[in-house]
Amino acid sequence: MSTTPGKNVKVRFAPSPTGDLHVGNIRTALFDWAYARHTGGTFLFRIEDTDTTRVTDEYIQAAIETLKWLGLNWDEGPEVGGDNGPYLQSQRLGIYAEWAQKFLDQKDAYHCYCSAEELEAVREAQRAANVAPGYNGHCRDLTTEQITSYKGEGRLPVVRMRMPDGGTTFNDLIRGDVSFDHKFVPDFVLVRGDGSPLYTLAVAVDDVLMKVTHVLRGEDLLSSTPRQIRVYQAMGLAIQDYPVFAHLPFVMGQDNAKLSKRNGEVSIAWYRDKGFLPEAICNYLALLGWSPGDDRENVTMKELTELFTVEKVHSSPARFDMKKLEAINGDKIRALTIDEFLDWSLPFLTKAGVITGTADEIALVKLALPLIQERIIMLSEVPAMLKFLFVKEFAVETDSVAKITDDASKAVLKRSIQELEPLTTWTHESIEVALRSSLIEDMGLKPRIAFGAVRIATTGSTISPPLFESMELLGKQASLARIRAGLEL
RNA sequence: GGCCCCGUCGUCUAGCGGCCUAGGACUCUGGCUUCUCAAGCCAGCUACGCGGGUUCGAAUCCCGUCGGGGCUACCA
Repeated sequence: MSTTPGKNVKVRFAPSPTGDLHVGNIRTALFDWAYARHTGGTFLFRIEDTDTTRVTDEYIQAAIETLKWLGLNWDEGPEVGGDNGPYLQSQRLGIYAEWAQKFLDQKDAYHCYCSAEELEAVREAQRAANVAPGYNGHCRDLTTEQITSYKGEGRLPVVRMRMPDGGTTFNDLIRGDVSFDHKFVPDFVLVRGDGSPLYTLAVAVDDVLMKVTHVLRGEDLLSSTPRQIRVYQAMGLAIQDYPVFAHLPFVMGQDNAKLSKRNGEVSIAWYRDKGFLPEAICNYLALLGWSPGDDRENVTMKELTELFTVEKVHSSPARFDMKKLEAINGDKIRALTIDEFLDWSLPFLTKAGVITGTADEIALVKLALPLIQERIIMLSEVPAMLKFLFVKEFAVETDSVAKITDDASKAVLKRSIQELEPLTTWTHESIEVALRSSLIEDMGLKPRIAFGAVRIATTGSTISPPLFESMELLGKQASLARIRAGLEL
């Protein structure tokens, strides 16, 4: 086994849905899920929606759908429930308020009446004096008179955690021992002036109450860990019961900056629309910051759960590479059975208006799919590839028209009609034999020239699935009609 | 600025002191195959940020340096 201190491993994925889940979030979710499954533990999904100004119901719902689509099923969380719910922090406000009050009673926390402007002024001065910016402890030990005075001014206090002198050291599963001197970890806010909890309070309280044992999350949260640990202390949690931390490296965009629309798409919804398979996305993402340890790259979800260990996770950031994702997606598409490929393709075909979804259409699609399976890297390419089989108003692509209007092409098309007309069996073999013996052998043409003309006439494009198979599926009547029409161009 | 994290081909990575004249994958280039496009196969290009140590021996350990990133909120 891997670094599994005890049994009952519980890993949580706790995004704050302030937008669509992006590649980085998903990589974290994937590792959380894989670790839980690898250890035979529990995968908990929690929504951190304490910032009501940024989180929306739509984003929450989208996050749930995205995880489901990717196949990252959870054991506790929204929709499935569990013994430690509710799993939306907005529904746990009372719990946080109770703990905040407890911290206040224990003197671990205190009310701070400083206004935003005053705090900003302090920070400004600190920056100017070139010292570590942070809360200066102004309200740590207010007198009763001062408090009365502030209240009289109508100030709404925040609840601030008192950071004791000293430091915090914890063992990060990926980075080893990490230490922070409390001189650089100022007293932090737990509860806003309006009484609502902040991430720092909610995340720690929930991880403890929900019995989370392993926190695998983004590297951006690394420096907030001492604050989280401080809350554990205030909650009276024994050191050996603290969750184990592992901070995952970032996933960055092409230009070494954070992933954004400018350098690679971030929204998983975009990849879904583009026709990337969940398995391809997960396989690729698994390789970003982790590797099985050998040259192996193609892993199924099941294999990932078997192979995944935290010690194999990197500590350095990884760049997102669309080309590699595409290559993997192509591999995964080629590995699909025809029925699976059909299921994935149908929505794209109907959405593009290529088919309406009748049984006949679907039957034809199923016959055509094998022809294009190794020719696409994304499902969104399927409609354009198969369109020629279904269009009512067939027309040769404008760019290709000129390529079949010359005399040589006309001769090819004319001869093709002569040879194809009498065929009694219409199969790709019979078509090929007829065309090859006449156009290539008799007329002495180069295959790419001769078949190219027929290809343009029948499929409308210089690029198509294999010609003879395409013509077989198109049917004798339609094929001949198109070649005749090509003669008229 | 301060604190923290990070540093192997263009990119993702293997590598845990000798098996490394650094391996695999993607990309790119050339070739084979070929009815187009793909797929497949073969070949090639290109990397241990830099400088000091330690050691018989360092990509691997230590120090420094440079570079990148994160945090520094009544965001998460």
